[in-house]
Amino acid sequence: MSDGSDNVIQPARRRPVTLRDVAESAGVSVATASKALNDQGRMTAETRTRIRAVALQLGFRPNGLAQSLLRRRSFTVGLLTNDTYGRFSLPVMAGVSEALLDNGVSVFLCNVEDDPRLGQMHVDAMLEKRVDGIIASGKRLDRHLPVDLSNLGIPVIYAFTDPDPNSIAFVSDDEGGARLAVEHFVALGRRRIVHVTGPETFEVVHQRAGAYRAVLAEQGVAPPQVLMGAWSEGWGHQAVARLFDAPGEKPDAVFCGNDQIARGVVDALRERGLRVPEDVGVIGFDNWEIVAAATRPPLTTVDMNLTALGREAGLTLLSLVDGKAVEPGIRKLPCRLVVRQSCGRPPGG
Amino acid sequence: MSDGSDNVIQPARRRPVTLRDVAESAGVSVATASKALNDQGRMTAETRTRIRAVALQLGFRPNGLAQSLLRRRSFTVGLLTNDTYGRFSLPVMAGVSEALLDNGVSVFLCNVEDDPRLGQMHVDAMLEKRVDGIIASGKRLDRHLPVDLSNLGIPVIYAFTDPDPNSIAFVSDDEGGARLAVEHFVALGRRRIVHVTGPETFEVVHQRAGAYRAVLAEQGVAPPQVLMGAWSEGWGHQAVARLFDAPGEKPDAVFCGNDQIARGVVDALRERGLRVPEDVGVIGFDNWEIVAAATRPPLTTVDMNLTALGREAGLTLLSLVDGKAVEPGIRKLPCRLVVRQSCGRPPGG
DNA sequence: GATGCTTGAGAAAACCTTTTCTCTACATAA
DNA sequence: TTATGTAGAGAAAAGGTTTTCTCAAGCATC
Repeated sequence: MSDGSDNVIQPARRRPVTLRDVAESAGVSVATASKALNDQGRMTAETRTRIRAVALQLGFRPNGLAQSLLRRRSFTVGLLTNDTYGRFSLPVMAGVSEALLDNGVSVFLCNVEDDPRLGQMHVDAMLEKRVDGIIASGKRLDRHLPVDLSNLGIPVIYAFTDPDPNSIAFVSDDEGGARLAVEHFVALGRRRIVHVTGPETFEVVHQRAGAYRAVLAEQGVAPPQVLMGAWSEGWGHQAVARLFDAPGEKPDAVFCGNDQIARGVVDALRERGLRVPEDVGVIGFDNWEIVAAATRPPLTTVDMNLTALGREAGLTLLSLVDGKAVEPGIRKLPCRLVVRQSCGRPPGG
Repeated sequence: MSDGSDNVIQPARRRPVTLRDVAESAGVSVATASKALNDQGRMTAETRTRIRAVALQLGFRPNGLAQSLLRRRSFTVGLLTNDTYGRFSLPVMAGVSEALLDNGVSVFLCNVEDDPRLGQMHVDAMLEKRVDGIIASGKRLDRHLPVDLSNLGIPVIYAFTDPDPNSIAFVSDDEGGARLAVEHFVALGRRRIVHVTGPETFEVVHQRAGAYRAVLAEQGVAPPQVLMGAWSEGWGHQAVARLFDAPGEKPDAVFCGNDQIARGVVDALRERGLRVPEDVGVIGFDNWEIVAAATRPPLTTVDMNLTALGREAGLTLLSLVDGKAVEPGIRKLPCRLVVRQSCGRPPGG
């Protein structure tokens, strides 16, 4: 009360109870104790339950470090990413975590920004901690992480980032996603569909634009019109100005490269007195809820299913860790169209 | 070439090179090898450099599991959160990670949603893996994580979540943040300042409103007006309608409870032909870049410095792990006003 | 020449668990 | 009685590292 030391938190580090403690307390050897707790070996049922009871009462928790050392398996994986804001990485992480938690595997999250030094530090730390494998993730499918993950001696899976040649990778099927959007417009009877998207330096911009053109050609509707710009609301605004100030027929549908552009497009249309979806339909990309749901009207948009992608990546990594062989290659996982209110209903609906 | 097995990735798991390998290859004992690599013990400089060279050449990397087992320290911490989208947690995580990486500590990210079962699973996994400590984080200062972290036997720090009594916690100083905003308005010569904020069920709503009222009283400007609603753009719109449709004097400044509300307010004002910042100044809260920077004009907003908060939490946890004593209590860390263009310049500036 | 100090290096214990092997006691079969 | 078998349990090794202790050799001092 009076020495003044009551008021500090001493890092309560009572010595964890070990198997030996359990064994001694139960009057058996550690070997027997271990076997009792792991349902191994032979002993009377009485011995087993007695040891179990003692362990429970003492609050015994096996030391994972010792187990890992012996099993040569740490039940730990690393998730490397350069997606600081987690917009793409967090859904992937959620999927990975979900797939692994049931197997008792924990995930180190390592943000390497775009800094090779940071990347190396994280990789070194993970290797020293003997992670069972690494999942490389990111924010662009055409930019490689600032680290070399080949020849690490442990399994590596690429998820939503630029993979090494001959590795195992999961990416979104951007062409498929774009098809979904454009075909949805066509099914709704829209005919003058334009595509407003991001910078031409992005690979996905060309993939999606290609699919967009292909669908228009297949369906025999109006010639394609692709406007490349930035991934921003501002660009959505500008694009609308350019499209609707031009002479001639106006678009009745805008397929946007991401939800922010779509948001800008919707706002700009409203400012011009055009109704969404009645006059113009709009579809976004990414299904970034916070943007898509806040737009008026809420955006119909393409979801890349990143959580499912993360789950696949996690499960595949587990297979590799378990020694199963997996064919290398890039797996494209399908997107999904989330229908909200920015497109209107099909004519017949 | 012909057995078809070339085309699968065998999980290349070559046996890692151990200290014993190094020792044998250098013709010394493991003890000597260990000491050579750790700059311990006595030996000729020649022996030391020779062993080092061998280790380097063999690509030796000490097994962290073995080290941890011996040192009773895993150089690993867990970050628990229920902030699925990472809006608050990711900045905290970034700070934590930044503070710890230099010390060779890696971070398990564990999203427990609001599910006690999930929380328990993650905590169990972390305890088995012998994390050195846990940082509990979240998305609300007045909601507790769905797990009991008292009496875990390892240090726990709370960062931006509701702390246990008598624990160590770091939270944002919401009163201070609100003062910053309101005083900024006052300094700019605004006199009819209203506060549009979130649901009254949030503790921070009352803290910020209290500070708002206090500043108005201190400065002797117009009576306070607080509108509580939702944390959404939509509510920002509605609030503007309510404020500017009412008879009497109109506000010349709106202090918003978050950036989304502010975004809604700014958009609604523009739709009414009111200019921001000339006619009405707007300040947001959170400095959620993606919203604040995309608003036209870009939002002046209160930043809670969550990365710094995470850094403090990380460093404090390290102190505890190192056995230093730390006083329990809640530390409020200052916010910071990020000035963009939604308030105009001070009259004299 | 005996004693003590220093230098360089190795042996062994410790960390905690799992697993294989060994051993004792007892029961059954020959 | 001897051989065989089995149930129950413990001893010990292994996993990879760090650290303390021990030891031998070389050298200086008295």
